[in-house]
Amino acid sequence: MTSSLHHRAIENLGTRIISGELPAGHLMLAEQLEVELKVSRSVIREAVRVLQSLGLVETTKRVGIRVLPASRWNPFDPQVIRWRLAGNARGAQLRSLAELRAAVEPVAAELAAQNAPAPLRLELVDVAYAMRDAGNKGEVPRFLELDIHFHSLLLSGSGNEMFANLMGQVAETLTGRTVHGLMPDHPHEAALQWHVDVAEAISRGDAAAAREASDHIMRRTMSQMSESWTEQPRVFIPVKR
Amino acid sequence: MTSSLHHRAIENLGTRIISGELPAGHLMLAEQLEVELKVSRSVIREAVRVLQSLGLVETTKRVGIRVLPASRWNPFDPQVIRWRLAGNARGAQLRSLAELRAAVEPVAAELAAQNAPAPLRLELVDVAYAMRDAGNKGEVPRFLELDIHFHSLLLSGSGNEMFANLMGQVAETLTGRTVHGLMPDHPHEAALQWHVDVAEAISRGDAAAAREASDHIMRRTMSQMSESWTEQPRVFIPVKR
DNA sequence: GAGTTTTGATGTCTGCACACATCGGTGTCA
DNA sequence: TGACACCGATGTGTGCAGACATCAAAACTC
Repeated sequence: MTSSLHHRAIENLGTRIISGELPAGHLMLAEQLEVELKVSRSVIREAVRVLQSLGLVETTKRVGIRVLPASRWNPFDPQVIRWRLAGNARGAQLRSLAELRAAVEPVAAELAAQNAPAPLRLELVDVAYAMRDAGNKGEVPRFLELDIHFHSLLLSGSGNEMFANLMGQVAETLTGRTVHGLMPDHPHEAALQWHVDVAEAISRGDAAAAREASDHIMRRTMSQMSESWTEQPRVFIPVKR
Repeated sequence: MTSSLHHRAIENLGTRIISGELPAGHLMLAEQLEVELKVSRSVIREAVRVLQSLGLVETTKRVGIRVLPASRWNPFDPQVIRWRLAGNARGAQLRSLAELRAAVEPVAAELAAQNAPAPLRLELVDVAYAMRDAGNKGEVPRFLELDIHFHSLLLSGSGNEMFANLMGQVAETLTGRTVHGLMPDHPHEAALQWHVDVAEAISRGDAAAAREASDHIMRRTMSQMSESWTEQPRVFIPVKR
């Protein structure tokens, strides 16, 4: 059930913390949250426990429930990412995801060329050509769908479960890029060819070529998106000694 | 408090699920867990809620608490990583982390060269030279400590909070590599120089050089470690449509 | 076989006892 | 008189026990 009281309490507090409405250091009491959200203690306690495991709050006896600074949040948690994408940190979150993707995909392509199962390689080639087709015809929604599918296959084919887990986030960046009008109606010729190159290289097990072609795609993507990011402030997490 | 009943329940169930003792599809009842762990219902419920948010279990009315397959686990959660490192999947987890690191660090070096604050750049150079010193003298524990510090600074200096969050996991791979005797007493000359090169390049803002030098380090690391990994089976997460 | 009822598990609420960090008062010593 | 260490009161999270609500699987009826 996605709309249990427990779930709604997590959603309420999570979004408010990440939006900054409840700033770092802010103190709350379980009893106060009960009346504020109009739910019982057990619901509050279970929600707080989950938020605690996400690094959003900590509990101390005799003090209460304290909101933690952003540097303590788990930036890889899907819920945290979703809340950030929905809030005023959307730009910064999209940049972080794009940078992560730019780092991971070339290596994923290399690994896929070495390890991917045969059927996945074939599907990848099919999708790459279908992408080129849809791109040339200017079929934007179909192109987006194929694009997401292509990169999902690539990450999945790496055989690294952490890479594969980025599928959902990558889909988000691709969709976000399209929705925000950062994509031209007709994707660049070279970019389309690079996708085909990646697929073909993986298909024949040429790791170096796969990586290089993927790297081309990522560099182009980053330079396209970086224009709209320059104003996003960067946050430096201190090294813990 | 790290040893609350709640925490111990999470630890107990988490390790047993990830070790495979409680396989995917295994059904449990809250009441049964109460007597098994000898804790009250609220403790069980709060623990199950946290495990649910990690993707380890799901609850269904009238059915119980079902263990989910590994493909549903959140592979980026620090707890999940810790449990996998402590269990029989240690090898596979170390490989995944090393591959992630190999992908991220060169890009982090590039970003650090563009964005890192000045004091961090200076510290990075200092640490790189201290590393070379400790490496040449064969001071293994000190070298490990500096190595961890160096790579933490690099990730932190990227200004990407997701990269910075990998510090802890990177420390784990470096420590694991040293403890398992995969490191020679005297690190290779070239590797030491590459660390200095990365630091110097970042210090003078040369992104391309920083990336290239970091890439050298990663390639050498991967080729060193890959020998002991060849027998680890790879898991391919299916693409969800 | 379709629709209905029963059943059994999680979901939610509440009152209580306990542990323990913090705060403020008390007493001692200089 | 003032500074400081001690110690008990207080408040809040933690853990427990029991009740009722809800809802979906399973059993039953037609």
